[in-house]
Amino acid sequence: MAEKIKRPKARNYKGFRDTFSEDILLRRKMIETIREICERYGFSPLETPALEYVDSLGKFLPEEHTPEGGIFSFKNPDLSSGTREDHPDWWLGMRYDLTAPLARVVAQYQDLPKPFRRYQLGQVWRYEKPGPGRFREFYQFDFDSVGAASMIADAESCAMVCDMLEALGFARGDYIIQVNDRKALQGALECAGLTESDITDENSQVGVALRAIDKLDRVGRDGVTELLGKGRKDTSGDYTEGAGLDTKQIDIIHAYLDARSDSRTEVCDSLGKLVADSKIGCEGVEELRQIDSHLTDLGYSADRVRFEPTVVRGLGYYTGPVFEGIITKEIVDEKGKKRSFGSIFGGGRYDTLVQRFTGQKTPATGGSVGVDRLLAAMLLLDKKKAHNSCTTEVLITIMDKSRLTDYLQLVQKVRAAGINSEVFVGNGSIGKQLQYADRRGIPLALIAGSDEFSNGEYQIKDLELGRRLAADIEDRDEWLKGRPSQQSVKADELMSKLKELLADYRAK
RNA sequence: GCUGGGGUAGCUCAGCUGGUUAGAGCGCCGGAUUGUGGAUCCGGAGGUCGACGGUUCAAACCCGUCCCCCAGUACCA
Repeated sequence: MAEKIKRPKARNYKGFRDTFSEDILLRRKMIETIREICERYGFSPLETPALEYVDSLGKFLPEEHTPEGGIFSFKNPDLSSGTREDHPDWWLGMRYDLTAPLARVVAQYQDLPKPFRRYQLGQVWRYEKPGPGRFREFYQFDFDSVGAASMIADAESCAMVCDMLEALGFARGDYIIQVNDRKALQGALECAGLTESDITDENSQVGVALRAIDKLDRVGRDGVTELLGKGRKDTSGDYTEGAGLDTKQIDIIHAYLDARSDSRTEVCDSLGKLVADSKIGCEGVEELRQIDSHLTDLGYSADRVRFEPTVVRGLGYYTGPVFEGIITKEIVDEKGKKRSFGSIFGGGRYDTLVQRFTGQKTPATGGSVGVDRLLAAMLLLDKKKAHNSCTTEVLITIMDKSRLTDYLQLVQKVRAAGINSEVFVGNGSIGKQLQYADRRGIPLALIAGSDEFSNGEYQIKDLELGRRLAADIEDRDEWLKGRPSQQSVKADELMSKLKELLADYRAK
């Protein structure tokens, strides 16, 4: 009896995924599209490392032995014992967004021409609980203008994302960019008597209030009222502590949230009245007015970019305008269930992020496209158009092993003609080789044995055509002997014939 | 974190009030068919029944603890 062998179980770490050819090809196409548009708006590419000193990533240092706080972090292996754990170089962390590394770059290379406009595609990692559409490793496409005080940069962020989505095939009306302003929001809270200035402190009354507002679409208006007041017990029996505001205060906040309108000017006017007594609130409304004006000049009306007083965008580092892009078109998955994809774009102005490093206030604004979510949405929308996942176009089968020289010279000729081609590198009969081609989805197979070599010709098998013909053939002998979809070509016509068949295949 | 549901083959799952050697379908590998894909037929591999402890003559099944997964909820710079 054999010893039990401990075998590793093949599995993924929670929240991490494998991605196969079909999705990768689609993502590649999608990224190419948004990259082009981003460059058209004057952004240039930047790449930064996946690993950063943790103090570059945010203001939190991980807890001693349980590095958490949403970031994957590790002890710096270069530092040996004896180094204190509060040494700034002690912890390394995987980046959880692309904005913090950008702030680091701007602070580190201070001679960069400002405004510094860069885009960056990359994976980011978050140590948090995965859920539907939420992963621990995912792609972001981020673009920012650092050193840009003008609201033109904010308006253009929104405009550019509209262009991207439309270039990807989303029709106008299938998506919407929603804009709010944190200063205006803060002004409303101020008018309601909440004056704490540190809106990033999650335990502050302001923090609780902002979180309550952020939940509007999930818990509804009454839910927000409860969360702003004493607290709320949800259907699962879970209790969430409220902000402890009184009715009058809550009414003021609701008045802000209710200032919705299809007209951006109307929203600005309503908000302007509501926050008239707050200096910061007025600043926020003024920012919105400027964005409205710039958007109008650029040609983007409220059917694409609307002002939405309910948008909060986390507690984050945002200091002014905030934006959020969502897919509004109803998407039904393969089970016929309605799916929503959360926001596929988010961003805003963060005037203090670079300041963390340099002490210099540096205005900056930008946003991130959630590549994976967008891809998931497109996959469901575009199900039928999902293209072939195979990049090989021709399989050279090996029939006669004594003629390897011929096969290898042949495959190089096919490749030189610009056709993706491989020889069969496994073991097995010609039947196995064709089965491989069939299962991989390779459209064409080249067959040549001693007969063909002595006649100077090749058999081209059109596997795609064969697949369709096979549907009507029951009898195996007929299927084999008939050799449907197969033709013999002279050597000098081979390349042109292959190209012709592939052109037909691609056009289909 | 909290509430509820669940972990049996690569996948989807069956397995009675505890009973002898734990099953099916799909997938995988091989053969029928080493000069031809699909369908069909035949054969094969693959399981510490989530982990550990307990009850029992006997545990996939009952009890306890933990781990993980799913749904909701909270958090998410």
